[in-house]
Formats: sequence, structure tokens, C-alpha cells
Amino acid sequence: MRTESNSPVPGGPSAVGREGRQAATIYDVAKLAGVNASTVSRALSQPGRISAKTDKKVQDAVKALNYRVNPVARALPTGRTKTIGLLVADITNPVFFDIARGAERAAATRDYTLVLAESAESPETELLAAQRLLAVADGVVLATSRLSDDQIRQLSQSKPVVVINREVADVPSVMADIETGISQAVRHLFMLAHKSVAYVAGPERSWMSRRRWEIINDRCNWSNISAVPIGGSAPTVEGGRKAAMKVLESGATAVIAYNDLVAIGLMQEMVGGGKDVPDDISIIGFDNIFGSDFTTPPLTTISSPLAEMGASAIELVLRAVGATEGAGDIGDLATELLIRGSTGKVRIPPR
Amino acid sequence: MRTESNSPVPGGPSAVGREGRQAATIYDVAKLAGVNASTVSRALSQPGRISAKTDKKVQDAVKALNYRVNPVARALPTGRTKTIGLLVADITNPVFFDIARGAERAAATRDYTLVLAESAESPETELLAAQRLLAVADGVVLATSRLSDDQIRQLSQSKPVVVINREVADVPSVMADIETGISQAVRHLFMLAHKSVAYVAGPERSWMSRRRWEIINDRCNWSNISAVPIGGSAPTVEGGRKAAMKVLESGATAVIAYNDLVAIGLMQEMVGGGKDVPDDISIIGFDNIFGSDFTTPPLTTISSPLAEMGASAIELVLRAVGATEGAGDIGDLATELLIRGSTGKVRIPPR
DNA sequence: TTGTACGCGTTATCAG
DNA sequence: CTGATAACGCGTACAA
Repeated sequence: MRTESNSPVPGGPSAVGREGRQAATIYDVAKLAGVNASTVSRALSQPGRISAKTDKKVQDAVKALNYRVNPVARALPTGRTKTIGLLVADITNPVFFDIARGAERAAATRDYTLVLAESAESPETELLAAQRLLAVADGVVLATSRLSDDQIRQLSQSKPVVVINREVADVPSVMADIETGISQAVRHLFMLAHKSVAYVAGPERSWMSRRRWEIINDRCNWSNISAVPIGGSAPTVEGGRKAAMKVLESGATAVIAYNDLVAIGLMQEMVGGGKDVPDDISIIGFDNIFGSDFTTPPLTTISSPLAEMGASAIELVLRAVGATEGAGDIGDLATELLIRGSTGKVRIPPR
Repeated sequence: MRTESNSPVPGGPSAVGREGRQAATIYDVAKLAGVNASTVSRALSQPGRISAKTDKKVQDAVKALNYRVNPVARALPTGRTKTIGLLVADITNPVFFDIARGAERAAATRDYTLVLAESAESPETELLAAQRLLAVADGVVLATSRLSDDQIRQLSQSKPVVVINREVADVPSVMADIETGISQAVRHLFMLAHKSVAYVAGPERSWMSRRRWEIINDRCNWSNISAVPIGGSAPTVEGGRKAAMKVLESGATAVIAYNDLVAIGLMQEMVGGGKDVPDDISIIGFDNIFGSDFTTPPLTTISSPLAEMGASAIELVLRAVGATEGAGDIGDLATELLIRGSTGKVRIPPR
């Protein structure tokens, strides 16, 4: 491999060759403006602390050279990249998109940029990815973590970490208040005369899946409904399809799925198998993802304000890094049952 | 504002306080290993060019101190951040989801990280965002650009830029071969005896929208079908709803929408208004987005391999920065008509 | 208010 | 094969 650059740092920018004219630095600006580089630096970051005409000279030079600060150079002495990491278990999951949307916009508003990473549902990958993100970003949002509480706490020692839909001692989080949504759902099923409801769980390592089950079970007990758990399936449409048979065999007249994807898979498989929804079986999902109202019948679901949650998570990180004022906790975000067409009165009495 | 740090650079890492123990540097490693910092650097980046036992000493020290390279420090002399920017017009658009999915995975495979930005459909915002991305990332992918050819070319002078679904001279791009898909669609409509089809266009500034119209118009002429353009609506479900009336008034018996979102809005509005799809009117979308098969009837659509396109775009950027071998163009990616339930034989003859 | 000088953590040249 | 050292671009005590 040969190097024919005369740059002081051969690997450096000027060695790339492919690039256009070398970007201007504060030194170039300083020279043109007839001031010192440090003055330029100040003029750019602390507009007040500079004399009016020096400022003008600098601004003119900046325009003339089309100067832009080099963010990575700025980040080195500063330690801040104005970047926030967003880590999700599975990019494919529509839940993530709503979160990302809220997060991106919240970040952009504060002039921060989002850095994306996916863990492919693997705790090991997630840990590595989180560490990599923390090395670049000023803070990280864990959207659907499969890590242990300890691991998360440990990560949060170096830089601000915020988790979504998960409770970890000493780590700030943004939670959906699923209790109310679930209560509404169970009451809804109760009114429709259901006596037995199944819960199709998500990934084993999902904290949220376990939590949802606990609350569903609890509320069902209150209402004298028997709740039957149906073990860990993938949180996808396919996962839902595969779980359909087990649900049917359970004898339940209604089913609550870990999320909308699973619910949709369940519905597809059941309708495809000749069952009628909701006459034969009622289906409820979680999250109100994009498209959950496209189905026939449209899916009844416990909706979470995903975009807001993404935004709030960013907001919390921003506070932690001191980029924004605000204080106090962000209370759990409201959740509600969206009654659409996939739930109805029981027709076939439970055996 | 007071500063009580004794760090040489007060704004620097050690001043943050919130952070845990200061991260180890190569100097710490060097000291512990009893070698020079530059040796550590080499041991880490060029494993071959170091003696076996020096290497071991370094590795041990690395583990002992739990050392991690500082990516921003590395990026300064190097000029490479191992980061690629992905810029989209609207995060909310499901088309973007699939592209992002493919892109993220392709990037992760090569050990690159994705940086996200949204332009909110505004050319000004897009330009600014692109410039910001280019300052941080090693290259940028423009997924749904609203910029002019010149602006894009200009951006691509500093660092590699790849566009998706857009043709710009001198700028590498990843394109879906929409001709075949559209040909299939028009032929399909022809076989169903349609004589007049409407095209509901997308945003005025969308290059893709114009191109789709051109080809549709062309193919319709071939088949002696009259094609009627229905001007720029927002590329959203809402945009589709608003355009429904105009479509009906046009007297067309079939409509091709700028994308699936618009098509779904169209369908919702029409079905809501008492029309039957496809008996009264056939509807075809573009892209085969997530959920487009959830509708009733499921949407017939011209599908693009969005995830592959995202991946290919990243691949092209990676080649340009020399991070990956490969050469040659990436041919246009195949497109095909997915015939589902929203298209059928004309029932009402055109007036 | 402005200039001087140094350091942020890493890479790469150049001697040894 | 390894050590010393300059430089990447910028921010900021400190002195002027």
C-alpha cells in the first residue's frame, strides 16, 4: 500500500483525495479576519463576549470561506458530540418506528442527532452495541432492552442512560401506564361475558412481556376470569401465527397478545383457519402500531403514546447531559384501550 | 457559572462529574504494559506488526484497564468516523422503515453505525441536515431527497453521497426498476378492461412522483388507456383521503397512487363513502409497505425491494470510502406487481 | 476584549 | 520492532 500524500498526517483528511477542497478551519478564518484563532472560536460560541466589529470581521470571513465547525474536533476537548444513541432490539418492529419518530424530532429540536443501533434481540449484541454507542454519543436510550438490571445500571455509570418501558432502580425511565389500559381491556372483556382469556407472551427476556402478564393475570383474578399464559413466542406476525393453535386449544374465548404484531398474526391464522373474529374469539393487541387499524376486523388494542415516549426519553437524556432545563420526573404516560372490531361478545360458551 | 475542576480543559470530560471513573487512554495502557503509547496504538490497529510478547503485554493491560478506543479521538487524525448518515424526508413514512432496516443491517455488518436525520419534506431543512451529516459521517444516503440535482451534486463533492430512487448525473444511486412494475400494472388494468386510469401524484418536489407519472402515462398510451394526472397531494393516508373526491370526479375506473399510504387513504375514503373496491374502482399503490396487506381488500401494489435498496445504498457508500471491496454499478433492483384484492374488472362502464 | 499556549486521544512519520 | 513526536481542529485558562 503506497502513500504519496505530503500531508503531515498521511491518513488524514487531505490524503483522501476523493474529497473536494479541504474544509476551512478556524485558522483560515482567523487569518482572513486578521485575528487570532481563539477569537474566532469565541466569536462562534460566545457571541456576547466579543467586540461588535471584530465579530463582523469574523462573520464575514466565515461566509467568505464557507466555514463550518468540525463537530468531531469540537467533541474532543469538549467531550460532547451532540449525539444521542437509540438502541432497539429489532428494527423491524413497528413499535420502534414510532419511538424513533418521536425521538428523532425531540433530538432535532434541541439540535442533537440520533445514532441508531440494533441488537437483534441478543443480550450480548446489545451490550456491545450499547458500549459502542456510549463511546460516541452523549447518552443512550434503551428502547426494548434485553439486558439485566445490573448490566443496564452498569452502563449508566459512564454516561446518561434512559430506558423505555422498563423499571430499573437508579436508572431514569419512561413508562407507559399499562395498568389503566389493561384494566380497561379486562373490564371490556368482562362486559362481553368472557370467562377465560389467554395471554400470548413475547420473548422470554422481555421485561415488558412478564409485566404485562402479571397485570393481566391480576385484573382477571379481580374479575373472576381465568387467565392462561401461553409461553414465549417471537414478537412478530409469524410468532402470532405459530401461537394460534395453542390459543385455540386453551379453550379461551379471548386472547390478549404481547403486541399488535403477534395479535395480527393470531388474527390472520385464525381467520385463515375458518374462525370468525370476534365471534369465535376476541383478540386484543398492545401498542396501536401503524396498520393495526387496517385489518379486518380492525384490531382492538391497548395503545401507548410511543412517539411521546421516544421524545420523553430523549428529553430525559438531554436533561441529564445538561442540554436542557426541565426537572422532575416524567410521569408514566397514559395508555388506553382502543376498542375496534376484533373484540365482541362471546358466542360459544367456554367448555 | 462556576467551575471547580482542576482539569486542564475545564469543559472536558473530567469536569462532567456525573460520569464514572475517567475512561482509560492508550497512555494508561502503555504505562501499565511498560511500552510506549504509539506501540499500543499499533498493537490495536495492526496486530501483525508487533512482537508476540509485546502484544500480549498490551492485551493484558487493555483487559486490566477495560480500555476502549475513543472513536472521536480516533476520528480526528483519521478523518473517518465509521458512521454513515441516512437522510429522509419523513420518518413517519413506512417506506423509510424498510430502507432504514436494510441500511442499518448493512452498516452494522461492516461495523459502521447509522446516523439519522429527517428533513420534514423541506428542501432548506434537508440541505442543512445533509451538511450537518456530512460533517460527522463518512458518507450520506439521501433516501427521499427534495433537493435539486445541483444541490445534490454539490453535496457530493466533499464526501460520498448516494441517492435512492433518483437519478442525478455524477452521483451514484440505487434505483428500483419501476418500468417493469408499472408495465405489469397497466397491463393488468388493461386486461381488466379499464379504459381510464388516474394517477394521484405525490409532493411537487418529488422526483420519483414525476417519474412515476411519466412512465404510467407512457404505458397507458401504449395500451390506449387514457391517463389522467391528479395533482400533488401529501404522500400520506390523509393526502389520499383528500384526493379521493377528485379521483371520483375524473371518471377513472382505476387509480394508481403515488404510494401505498396514499392508496390506503384513497381506499378508506372511498369505502367509507359507500364505494366498492374493486367493483366500483380499482386501486394500486407503490412500495408494498408494511401493513399494505392488512387492508380489506388487501392492496394491489407495485413492490420495491426497499430493504435491499437501503442495504445497497450503504454498500455503495462503503465502497466509495474504501471500506469494502466490490466494484461496478449496482443494477436497478427488480420491481413487481403484487396482485391482491384492490383491483378487479370494471363493472361500471366509463361515462 | 484579545492573544498565547496547551491539551483532548489517537494515528502516522521518522529515527533508532 | 519500538519509541519519540507532530498534527488532526477546537476550546479555554491565563496573561496581556
